[in-house]
Amino acid sequence: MSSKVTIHEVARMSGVSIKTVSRVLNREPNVKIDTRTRVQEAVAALNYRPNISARSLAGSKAYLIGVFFDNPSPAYVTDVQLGAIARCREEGYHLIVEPIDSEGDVAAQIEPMLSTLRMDGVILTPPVCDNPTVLAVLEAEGVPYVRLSPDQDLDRSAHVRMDDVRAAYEMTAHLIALGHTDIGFIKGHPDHGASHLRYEGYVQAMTEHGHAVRESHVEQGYFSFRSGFEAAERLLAGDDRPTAVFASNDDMALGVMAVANRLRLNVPETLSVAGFDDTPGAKVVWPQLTTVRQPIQAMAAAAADLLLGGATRVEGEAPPSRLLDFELVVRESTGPAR
Amino acid sequence: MSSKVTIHEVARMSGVSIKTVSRVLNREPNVKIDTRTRVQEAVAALNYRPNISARSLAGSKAYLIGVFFDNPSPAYVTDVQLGAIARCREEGYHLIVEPIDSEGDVAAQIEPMLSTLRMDGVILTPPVCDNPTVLAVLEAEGVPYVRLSPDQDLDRSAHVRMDDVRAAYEMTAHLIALGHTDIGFIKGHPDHGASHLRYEGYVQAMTEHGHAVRESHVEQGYFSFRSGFEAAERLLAGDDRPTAVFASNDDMALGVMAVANRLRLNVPETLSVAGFDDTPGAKVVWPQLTTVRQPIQAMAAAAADLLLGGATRVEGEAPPSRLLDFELVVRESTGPAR
DNA sequence: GCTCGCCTTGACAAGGCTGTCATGGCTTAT
DNA sequence: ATAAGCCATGACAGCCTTGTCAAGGCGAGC
Repeated sequence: MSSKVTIHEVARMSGVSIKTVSRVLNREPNVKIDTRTRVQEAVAALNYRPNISARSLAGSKAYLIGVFFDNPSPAYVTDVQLGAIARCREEGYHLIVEPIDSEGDVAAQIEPMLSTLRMDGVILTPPVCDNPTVLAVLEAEGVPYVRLSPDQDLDRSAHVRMDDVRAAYEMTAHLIALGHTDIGFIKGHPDHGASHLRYEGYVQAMTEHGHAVRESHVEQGYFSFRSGFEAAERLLAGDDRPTAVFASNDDMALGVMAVANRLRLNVPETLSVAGFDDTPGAKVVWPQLTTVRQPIQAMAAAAADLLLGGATRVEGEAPPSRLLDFELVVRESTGPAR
Repeated sequence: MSSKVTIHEVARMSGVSIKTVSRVLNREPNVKIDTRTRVQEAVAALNYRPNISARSLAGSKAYLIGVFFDNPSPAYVTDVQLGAIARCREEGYHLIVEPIDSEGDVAAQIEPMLSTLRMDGVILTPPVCDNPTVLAVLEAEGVPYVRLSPDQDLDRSAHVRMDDVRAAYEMTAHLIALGHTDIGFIKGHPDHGASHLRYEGYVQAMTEHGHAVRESHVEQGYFSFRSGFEAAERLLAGDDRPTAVFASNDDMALGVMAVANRLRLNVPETLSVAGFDDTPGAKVVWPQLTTVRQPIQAMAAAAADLLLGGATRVEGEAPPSRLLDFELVVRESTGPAR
């Protein structure tokens, strides 16, 4: 059983009042330097830790940041948590994770926990970050939130994004630099904002380099392995097939690889394949997938930072936001055009 | 801004004392049925939610359950969270996730948060569940914990496991039933308890069915794609290769599939491949992987249940534990022996 | 030398809830 | 009928910290 040291004992040991200890703990100004030192020594000596419940009951902070997600890829969720925690720990905050079932009654799920926990802020991952009900409840409860890679309504709240257009542009440019001119593309789920942005980057790169975007070499996918597989079957069927395929996420790219394997098309000698996201699966195929890495942990850390006072919203101005850099991860699935 | 209804107003509205409202909220006995009803109506009418900070400050419960993990597979972490939350929500508990860096000073990481948060219990995932320092700190702080799939020291604490031996046995039996007699095996990381158990199940099934375990067809792996890939290269090199390979996790099985592809061995016509874990990757290959599914969410829910009073430890007896059932997931990567 | 105002500190209340104990009414045993 | 006991409820203290406000000390300006 831990000894449960209270602020009282720290105060007694350092010969000051409780309030002064509190001041030191909260890094408040107006404490003489040696008083501060004395208190800090006592804290260390007694191994004192403030009780978070008492703190949040008395004060206004709860020292809790929420992370809401709904069935996104596990790797994404984990990365978000790691990134957010890294920043939170510095300030003594903790992370509450809450899966949201977007199909169900969203308000009923989040309203109770918001009023019970009184969190200091919430990080919203896609697709929850674009759920109007969620945003409305959060605003009604007055809980600050930051959205990760939001799709729409960018000016509605603070957010953190990556430049999908430029990333897709650069991946396409990479293929073009390898000598490819006929590059197939598999679009993502039409409901996902990133889909359009990535397609836009692809088109932009093709056009700027003077290559035609061939309608028949652009397929609709839905971000799933299966949809990538099926799109690839159409794309790679005849002899008039592209020499490279850029799938707008890794799962679909993996589908392309599977089809290529079946058709005995060597990757990357006969066909280059590129993905997007750098999921764990990208390294669990042979050859390993060339893809785009989103700095998810960094994005989550930035989100936490915005919440923890990295930025105060100025009335009348657009809410604070951050745009982070992606990284092109060139592995073995792309090579020179045959 | 939310209106912050307090217990006081509920009491006034229902014409009882604060304490009685508290009794109703905590499902305490000795409240007349119609009093209870009246209070519940007031709670609903006012949309009252108890303040968790006040509750835990006054009482002994914190309404928080921690989940500690250290760099396991993302899919695993996510499943654990989902499973645990499902159970926690029923009781109004919330989940605090805390990544642990086992390489660093573990005590320094968890001791502060334990004394600050005073969680009601902690769920430990592998490999943290076998970290002696973590267990020691938890015990010193008097925080109850449940381990998921612990490796050693089973009687030290409550835990939840799956029967790895039997699962491996059944997978092997499945291959044998398909007519395979020469079944290769790739072992997992020797530091992982599950590795030995799975190998044991394989040996047991082979032996019981009268098939020899050929030394040369058992390879050491380390649970990684790469190690599976390399093991498969050795296993499938000559003409005297097994007709089926059972890799003791999915990542390694994926490595086997990649090698098979390179060698132009058709799966499953020429070679059957089986994995273990049913990771997302299992469905993102073609053909999809036959594997064993661990009921991770159910295991986590069981762990939460043990923590939330599903079982009280009786002094002198072994701590409570649960053994859950696995599921054989037969997909396309296994077929009749040629 | 005196006033003003800032720096430093402390006393005290408040925050919303649960634990403890006391109360009165009613049932059961004697 | 009386004692004993249980049930239903309430009054009040206390959980540990922060916010508010007041007070004392001290240097600066007049």
